[in-house]
Order: sequence, then C-alpha cells, then structure tokens
Amino acid sequence: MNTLAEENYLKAIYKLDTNEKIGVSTNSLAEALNSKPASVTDMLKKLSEKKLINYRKYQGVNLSAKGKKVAIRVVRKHRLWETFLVQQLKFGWDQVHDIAEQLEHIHSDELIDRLDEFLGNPNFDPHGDPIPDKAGNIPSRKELVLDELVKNELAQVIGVKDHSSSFLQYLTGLKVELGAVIKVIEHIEYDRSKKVAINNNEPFTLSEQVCSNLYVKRIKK
Amino acid sequence: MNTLAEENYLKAIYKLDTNEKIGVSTNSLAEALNSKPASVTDMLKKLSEKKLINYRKYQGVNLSAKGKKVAIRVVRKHRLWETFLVQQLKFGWDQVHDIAEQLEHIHSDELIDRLDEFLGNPNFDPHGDPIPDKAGNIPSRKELVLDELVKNELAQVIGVKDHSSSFLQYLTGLKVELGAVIKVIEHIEYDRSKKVAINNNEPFTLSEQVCSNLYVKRIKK
DNA sequence: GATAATATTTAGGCTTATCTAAAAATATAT
DNA sequence: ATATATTTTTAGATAAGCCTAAATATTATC
Repeated sequence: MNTLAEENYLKAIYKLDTNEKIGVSTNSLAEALNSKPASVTDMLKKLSEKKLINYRKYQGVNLSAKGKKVAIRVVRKHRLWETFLVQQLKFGWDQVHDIAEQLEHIHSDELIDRLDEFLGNPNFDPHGDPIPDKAGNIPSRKELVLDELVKNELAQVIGVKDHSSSFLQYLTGLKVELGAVIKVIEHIEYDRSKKVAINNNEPFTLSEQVCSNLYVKRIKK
Repeated sequence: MNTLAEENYLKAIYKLDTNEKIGVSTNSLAEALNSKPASVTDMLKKLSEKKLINYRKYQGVNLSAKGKKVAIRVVRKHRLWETFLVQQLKFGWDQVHDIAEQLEHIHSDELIDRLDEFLGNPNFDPHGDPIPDKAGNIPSRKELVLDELVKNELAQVIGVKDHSSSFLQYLTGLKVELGAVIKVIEHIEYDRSKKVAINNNEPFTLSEQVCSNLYVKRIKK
C-alpha cells in the first residue's frame, strides 16, 4: 500500500503526463505539488525503487504500468467522492475539491466499489471529468471546447477544464452549468470573446479564456 | 488543526478516561494505541504544550476542555461515518470499524454536518453507541446489560460493549441484532450463562461473557 | 521503611518527507 | 562552440512520530 505522499506524486505525474514521449519534469512536479525540486528528486528515487515510475536522472519521469494503476485508482476515488458530495450531500461543484482531495486517500476497495454502485455507477463527475471504472477503464469523448464553435452553433455544456472555485462560482452566477444548452450568438474577432445565450435566455459575453475552459458537445438545432 | 496522530491520542485518552479523578496511564495508552510507552510520553509532552491535555509527569493525563472538544468531534465523525456505511452502503456492522477509523480524520465541519443531516441526525450508530451532536452533546441512556436481567424479563437489544468483528459476526449468526427482542428463559447459576429467545424463536444459550457485552432496554411484556 | 517490582521518562536512533544551498548536468544563445 | 542560463541533483538539516535500552519514579511487599 502507498503512502499519502506517494499517491499524490503518482496522481500529479499522471495529470502532467500529456505528451506521451517526453517525461514529466522535476520542476513542473514541484510546482504542481507546491514543493521544491529537491524534494521531488528525493521522492522520484523512492518511487523508482518501488517500480512505480520510470525515471532516469535529468530525463523526467513517466508512470510504470503499476504506477498508472495506482494513479487511476486515486483519480477514480477522487471523482466518485466528488460525485457523492454534490449528488448526495448537495455541495456546490465549487466546494468539493479540497474534501475529495482528502477522501481520495481512504484505503478500501470495497468502500469505493459500494460507493460507485450507490451513486449509480456514474461515468462523469460534477465537473464533467470521466470516472475510471473498477478495472481502470476511462470513459472517453472527444474534447471540444466552446472556443471552437462558430456563430449559431448549439451545444451542451459537459465539463470544465479549469477547476478553480473562482471559475466555477463565476459560471454558477451565469447559470452556466453542466447540461445547460449554449448558443453562440456572435464571435467577436477583436478579443476572440463570444456572445452566447444559455437555455435561450438573455445573451451575454464570455471571454476567450472562459470559452477555452468549457467543454461542450454539439447538438443539432 | 490537529494531526492524525494527535487526534488518535486524544480519542484514546477520551475513551480510557472513565475514572474521573485518576489520570489515564502511559502504559494503558500505549496498549490502546498499539505503541510503546516511550512514544506515548513524547506525544503527551506535545499535547500538553498545545494545551490539549493536563499532564504532570508520572501522574497520568486528562483531557483539557479544548482536547475534549477535539476528541468528541472525532468520535462524532467516526460514528456518523459508521452509520453512513451501514445505513447507506449496506456494510455489515462488523465491517465498518477500520474504514471509519480512516474517515474520522477527514477535516471539514461542513462535510460532517451535511452528512449528519443526510443520515437524518441519528442519535445512535450501528453498534448502539451515542453520536455526539454538532455542539458536542451526547445522547445518554442508562446502561443496562443483558447480564443484569432475570428470568422472564423481556428486553430490546440496543448496543454492544465489545466491538470486535468476531463478536459482531457471532451475534449476527444468532440473529442478535439491534432492535431484536430478547427474552430471558432461564439463568444458569453454575456458569452464569443464560438461555434466551430472540424474537420468540428457538431458545439458545448465551455465555456470561456475551451477556455482559450486550446493552439492552427493558420492555413490558 | 527498605527493598523489590512496576511504571514512566530520558537518551539516542531511525524513517519519511520536507527544506536550503551548493554542485553538476542540460539547454540556450550568441 | 563556448559562455550563460536553466534545470536537476546532491549534501546536509529539520520536524514528526515512532523505536530500544537505560535511567529514574512510583507503588507494592515484606
């Protein structure tokens, strides 16, 4: 079984490991984990000895199959707990991150499988992120961002890229929630912002930054 | 905020602090915490500096008001989580202790208050132990043990003194569960065992040890 | 009330996970 | 291709929480 610190490192590596070939850098890990590069190096050595990562000095890291399994299990737990907090305990989607960050480290396979079932085996969490199943399979869908839509297109909000509570609270205030139907009224080329309408209500403007942090799914009009 | 180790010490002191006047001994704490007396002494110094306990060398410890508050909050969390696990996730009462032991250290007042409400503000957990409320008040009832009943008395099972899973599993096998109605058919003086019937079914014998670990409430016949 | 038994504390170490400062390796730029 | 900048690692500390062994208090016993 892994320590809390180990699990957090594995999760961080998992999340930063986008570009397949290149390893995750020590500095980026330090930043993601709010720690110092020297601390990261120490831990990488430890994780490497435990065969949880593939690590060569100065070359960055990647997860081993074993490490990836652990990371995905932590992500699964995090997202299931977030779902529980929002769906059952009626927390706002902007309030659950820190609590799930703790709950994701509870060790009990039976607990998490029962929780999964209790919640109705959800595929996506309250932020629209996919929830890995027991076997580690992750529901996928093509990632389309509001920014990519053009005038008159209709779409449904299905997720957020930025999970900061300030962003989530801003969206809530605008009624931009998961499932909301969004119509692009106009694209303003000058600052790449968009005038949009949610569920056919009063139109308003969203900045490029907001548009590129919203995952959507096109729907026929 | 307190560390996991601190919380476990405070909880252990709380549970061992039965005899008001005398302090809890270093050795008993070491045993309860599965550690060594030397380790306990170290931690007692730390807790004392933090004003969580009243400690004088060689004299044992008692919780300060501040420490008691923390301990009761941990107990509250433990018992609410156990209730959640049994009531909502359908765990057996013999399976929840270790998981609750982890969950009790999740830090979030809002979480625990929402959980409390979600569960319907229960007064007792799946083992019949009282759940402290938000303010720290603990539901009480006089503690009557099956052992104290005499021939022909009727009672309802309301709790267990021993929380070991072997005991709980044994009880489950006998259909001795919370709420079950138990009738004392006969008291055998020789070994102080009792012949009893549960919910008017086939009578069987319970040893003195079992009888003294079962909390009951008398009911009129 | 002295001595033996028991309980507790102190002293000194160990491990995990951090850190800072300095050294070494790699990447960048002219 | 060499100097400079950046990144990463090493060296040496630190704090929390635990340990064993030895020293010291307290309690029990005769």
